[in-house]
Amino acid sequence: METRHRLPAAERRESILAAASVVFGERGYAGATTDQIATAAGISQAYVVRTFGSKEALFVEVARRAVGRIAAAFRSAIEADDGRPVDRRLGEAYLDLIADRGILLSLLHLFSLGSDPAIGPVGREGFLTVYRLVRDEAGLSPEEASHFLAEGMLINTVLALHLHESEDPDALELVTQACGGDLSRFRALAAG
Amino acid sequence: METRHRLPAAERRESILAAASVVFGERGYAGATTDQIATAAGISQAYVVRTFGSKEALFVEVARRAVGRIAAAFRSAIEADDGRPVDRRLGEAYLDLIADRGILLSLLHLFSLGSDPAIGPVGREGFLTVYRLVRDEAGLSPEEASHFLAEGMLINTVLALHLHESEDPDALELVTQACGGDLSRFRALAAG
DNA sequence: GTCTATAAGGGGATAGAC
DNA sequence: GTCTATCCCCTTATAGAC
Repeated sequence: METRHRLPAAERRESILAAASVVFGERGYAGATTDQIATAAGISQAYVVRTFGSKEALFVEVARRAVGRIAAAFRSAIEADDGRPVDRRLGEAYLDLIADRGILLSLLHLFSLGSDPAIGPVGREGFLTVYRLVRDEAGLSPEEASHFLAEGMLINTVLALHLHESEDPDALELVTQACGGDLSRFRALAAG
Repeated sequence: METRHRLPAAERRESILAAASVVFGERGYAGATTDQIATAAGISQAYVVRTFGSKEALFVEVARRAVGRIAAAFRSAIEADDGRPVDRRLGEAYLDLIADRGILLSLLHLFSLGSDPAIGPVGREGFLTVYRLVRDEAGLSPEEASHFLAEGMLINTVLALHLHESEDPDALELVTQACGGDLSRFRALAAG
């Protein structure tokens, strides 16, 4: 942290993308401001906009990165055949992604913007990319793939709702079910 | 439509809530403007705000109504025992709700706002209300209830992404899986 | 590469007339 | 019950200095 002043462009881009992922994940596309992202990245608002051209372009880049991270995680899980069924391995890979809150939450928001002329197509493409991956590369049937995505959407929702921070016993029961009994990834999250 | 001028307060509230449900469903809380809602309801922006006090209060009311509609639909489905298993009946009741696009989509957005101090609690309460209903009143096990909600979240996502309007064959396959093979409710939607 | 200053527009909320 | 007018803050984006 706090290197400040004069990073190479590529590194600066990465640090802005990381900050934007968190802020977009928490507030959504419309709810987030470029100033909040700038503050999180430790730079000025104007520089955020200048670096990516527009807030929209930044969001699209964040979203594309997030899809790429999921795809990479799933491909690793598919290759790393440890004897367990592939959907188990995929599920665990997905739970591992919870550690970087921004990824899953930014995607949740992306998928809610299908009506937007610019962002909608990115969301559809991203969602179908993941569907095809688990169907074609992991070899799940359409039905299995659909169930798998459904469980993923539930995890996203539980995460977005902060249900894992609730003290309600029903919330705990639900979160436990959603993650297949392995609460460790949720527990590891800093409450925020 | 177009009765205009001097509705009784109660009716006016309803017409604003109906318009707001559609607009919030399409654009989300932050993305929607009170002016868009006003236009959809055929009245002035100032009147929308005045009637509900604030945009936030209006959204909360829309969200609470949506949860209420789901709960009512599920209770009907539970009572109307036609011999089919209860989760079948619940699934069909949920698909019927697609006809009123605003309900499911407003809730999708509600559930994405868990970080918001005012809206977050409403979302958690609403989600748990539905969970308890399908578990306690329909008698599903925690695992069954969780799977049921997961399928619901996938339907919401597919709807928000407008995947049912896509010409991609994979999109069609996925939508078909998501709705258990009964595409009729998606087909009945006006493309928007 | 990064900042400060600021333009330009949008949006929620209020006041007051009808 | 409903509108018009308007205030003022917030936000994105641009210009130009360093």
